[in-house]
Amino acid sequence: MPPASSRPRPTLLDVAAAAGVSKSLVSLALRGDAGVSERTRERILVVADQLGYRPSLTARTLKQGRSMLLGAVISSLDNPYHTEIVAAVEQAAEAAGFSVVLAHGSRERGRLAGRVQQLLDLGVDGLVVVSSWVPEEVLVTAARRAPVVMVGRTATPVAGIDSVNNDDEQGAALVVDHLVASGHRRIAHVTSSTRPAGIARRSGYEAAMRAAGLGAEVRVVRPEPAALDALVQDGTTAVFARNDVEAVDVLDHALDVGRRVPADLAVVGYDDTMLARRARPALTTVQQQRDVMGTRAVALLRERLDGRTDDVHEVLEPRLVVRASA
Amino acid sequence: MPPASSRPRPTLLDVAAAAGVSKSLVSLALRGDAGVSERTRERILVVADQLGYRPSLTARTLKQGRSMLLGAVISSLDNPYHTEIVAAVEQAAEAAGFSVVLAHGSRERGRLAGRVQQLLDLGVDGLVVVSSWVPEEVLVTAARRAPVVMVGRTATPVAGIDSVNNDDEQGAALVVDHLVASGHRRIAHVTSSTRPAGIARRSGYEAAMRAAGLGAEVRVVRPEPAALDALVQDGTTAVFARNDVEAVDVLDHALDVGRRVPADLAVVGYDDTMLARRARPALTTVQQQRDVMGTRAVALLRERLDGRTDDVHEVLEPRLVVRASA
DNA sequence: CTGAAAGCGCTTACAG
DNA sequence: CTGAAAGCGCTTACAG
Repeated sequence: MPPASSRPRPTLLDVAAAAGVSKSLVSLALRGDAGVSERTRERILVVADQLGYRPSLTARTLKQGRSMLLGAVISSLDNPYHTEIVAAVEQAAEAAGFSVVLAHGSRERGRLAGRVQQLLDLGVDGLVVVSSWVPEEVLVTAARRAPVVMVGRTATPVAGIDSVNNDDEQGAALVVDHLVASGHRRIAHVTSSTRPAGIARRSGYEAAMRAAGLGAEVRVVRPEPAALDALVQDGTTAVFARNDVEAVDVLDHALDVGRRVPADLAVVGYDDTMLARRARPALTTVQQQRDVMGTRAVALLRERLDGRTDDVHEVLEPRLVVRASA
Repeated sequence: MPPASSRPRPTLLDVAAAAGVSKSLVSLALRGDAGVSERTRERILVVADQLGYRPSLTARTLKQGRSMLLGAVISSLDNPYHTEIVAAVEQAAEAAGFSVVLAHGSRERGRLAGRVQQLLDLGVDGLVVVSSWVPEEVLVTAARRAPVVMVGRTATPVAGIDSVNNDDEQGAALVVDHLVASGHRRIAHVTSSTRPAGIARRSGYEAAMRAAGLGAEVRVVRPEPAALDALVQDGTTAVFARNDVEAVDVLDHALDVGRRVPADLAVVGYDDTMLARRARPALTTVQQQRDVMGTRAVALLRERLDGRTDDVHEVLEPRLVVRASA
């Protein structure tokens, strides 16, 4: 007996032969075409099932020119923010009848470009990019082959590519306003980011500080031990970190040097990932509407597939989630 | 002008026409067949490039019956142990000329079964399963369509399916022996797992304790606050947790109730994920040979594709990584 | 060294 | 309600 896995899979023709009909009829019956009698369909379904028939998506895709497959690209698998977005995209895609294949690039530009190419070669009908590391020219080239939507912001809008992201400036303002309302004045911003979202959060922080009359207190610091040490000792009472990961670093450092959070130092993050819930004390943070982002990303792709040609950039409102750290 | 993304992609026929040759020749030239003159190949490559030609993997797969695609299935995206294994598989696959598509099941049996089906329908040449949650009958059915390799153990070997995993019993023994050598006698095991690997680590712990003459000290506890409290207060001096995630929980709890680690309580994990390096104090843990696991998983799949029919189960030796926590 | 032809497994008008 | 035929974009013997 040959190895089980080399047994050739049954085709439409096998089912047709076993059911004593033509293969066109099998195809029609399987997809529930109205012009097939109930009894015939029934019989064909039973035969197909007995044979363990599964339609070849490869053949169908070749014929239809559509794969019903969406590609999702993320920088790396180890950032909960990105994987949580992808989960939302998958859910929305599934609801729309698409499957999602996932690719990541270990945060390397070259790898990411390669993965985009690979997904395109695989025949995806559209691409969701959840990474600011994909080079712009790669996005532009990709968009000539299939619609592309960016989740999260690029430095400047890329022609031909839709986007959906949250309003980082407003998110930063929510944080600053919350801290000010709690009586803080010496509020520092911790960031190591050169990415567009990081830059937006930083400028949102600065604008909100000025708006609160605290322009003189603006202080931006990198999440490094020496800088954090200085910060803890110079009278800073609150820290807004550019994301949950860096907020947790601040948290750990503060506790290490004997500061209490939030009594001595209030700490706020961004993204509302699982890190925020797991942190101790639990992290006050900014939540993006992940489900909506996923739904809108898929919807934008479908509109492109239906022929839309003008670019759409959607901006969603974030909201503050107050927990124990601030 | 039509939307960029709807511009039909060039085919072999377009390239042939533009180069003034037959499409067979283009196919041969593109894949570097020896029987095509250097000058002709050169010219064809240039034309293909100008047209932005990319071969259709869909058509190629349909014709060849092979996709050069491997599927990887993991329980969920939020477990660093699983995603780090997948990265190793991807690297090995790439080196062997395969691409990898990744699917996850949010730790739900039904979803996981669906993802396996989906990858198979996509036409993958083989499946790497990094999840003990995929129902056994799903694995068996899948193996009739394509070779399947389990990374990590199943409760009992599944006929027709290869596996590669580390020796959990030995890993547990390494931990116990290390703790005993450091003078510990009251060594508890923390676990919440009902999975095969968890069970193996637990029995490895028990066996090693008995072998060290500490059979009377065997103590197995769930990672829950009440149980951990009792443990911290009853003279236990060391804890071996079934994985890094639960070790970090123990760590946090011990520090919360004012115990010093490792002075008052030594803590050891398993898996050597990024959590272990990030923990404070950094976690002593057991490292599996992830790269080797990835390489062997891909190799086993290729052997099956080349016709091997008997089952192979590989067991790799883990090693202890001593850091600050024990 | 090069071309004409068949076929992978589907779907979809087109006839009947 | 059902069948014969063309074609999606490739690869691969087979001729020349």
